[in-house]
Amino acid sequence: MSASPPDRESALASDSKLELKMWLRLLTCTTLIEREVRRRLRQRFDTTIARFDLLSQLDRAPRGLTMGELSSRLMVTNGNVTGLTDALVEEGLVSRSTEPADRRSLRIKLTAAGKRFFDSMTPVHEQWVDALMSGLTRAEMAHLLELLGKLKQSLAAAGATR
Amino acid sequence: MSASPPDRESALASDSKLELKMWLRLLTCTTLIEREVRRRLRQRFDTTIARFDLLSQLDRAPRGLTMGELSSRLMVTNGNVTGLTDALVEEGLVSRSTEPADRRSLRIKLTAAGKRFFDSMTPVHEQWVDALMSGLTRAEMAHLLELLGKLKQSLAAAGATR
DNA sequence: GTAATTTACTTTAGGCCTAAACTATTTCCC
DNA sequence: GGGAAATAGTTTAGGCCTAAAGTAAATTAC
Repeated sequence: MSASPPDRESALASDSKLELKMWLRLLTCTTLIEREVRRRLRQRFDTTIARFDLLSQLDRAPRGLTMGELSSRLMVTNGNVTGLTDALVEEGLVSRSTEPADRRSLRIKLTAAGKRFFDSMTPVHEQWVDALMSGLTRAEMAHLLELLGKLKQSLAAAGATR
Repeated sequence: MSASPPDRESALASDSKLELKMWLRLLTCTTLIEREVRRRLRQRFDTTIARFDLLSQLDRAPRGLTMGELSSRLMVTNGNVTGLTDALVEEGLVSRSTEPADRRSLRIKLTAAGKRFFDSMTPVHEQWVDALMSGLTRAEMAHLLELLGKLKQSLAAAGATR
């Protein structure tokens, strides 16, 4: 057992509130995964997590999504989606077409190149995530998933989903 | 049971990999908590999560911390800490003094005003976090904390802490 | 039918964060 | 001692993200 580098939890009094500890540990895990996935996406595919996530949502929606649908699924603001979409259109991975029925709306879809690019990333990406979590048994993972589900419900109940 | 808004997990095939699901749910929980805490810190204290976290680390280290110690505890780059510290010095909440023993190093400490400000925020902040997680029992929370600990270890073992 | 409101999206200003290149100081090693 | 390497921190360019204000189209209310 080697000493772990200091992180957010360092020096937090051991009798301190469970909730706070949980929040810090949750944030640490998320940060570590994000950092590693970001590094690899950049090195291997010269792209970013935000763009990968956007492509991923489009891949699950063959008929495309509007800007608003994208922003709610990605849990980011409309303005953010505008910028990401601009970049992906520029890269030729995504198309933006106006909706005849409602001229305020835009329909965003994967282009053929976008689909090919995403398909090339997704199995590799999945392997990365699998490897990062390989220290947990299937049972532990299922349990963790369930507890996170409860946390998610708790957050919704506490009004964090406005 | 009301319909929840679509989020990252939407339309993810139900037989898809546990690891990926876990990662998405973890990210969702983190995002929801961050969003809520950010909103409240801004509204009530006119500050940000990053600044609160930096003050929090200094509060736990009465003798101060160097820039490098701050960046490893906050798990962000040196450059990022430089900018945050600049802002907090500007606000009078933090002091930056050179270390006589090693003139490359800086020692960052809470000022009296910084300590007062942090002390005024921390109980409120703790209440917010408690409320957000109030849907979980103590036992569930302890269990979740433990499983996240295992995940953290798994991430370290997989080399995510470089 | 038209004025007011709502909805979908964009723009702007600004904070967070990174990676890479840079400066200054210290340590290592001969 | 002196040059090479390591360490502590800063700077720069650029991507992510938000909140708030703005534009244009659709809907509601009268």
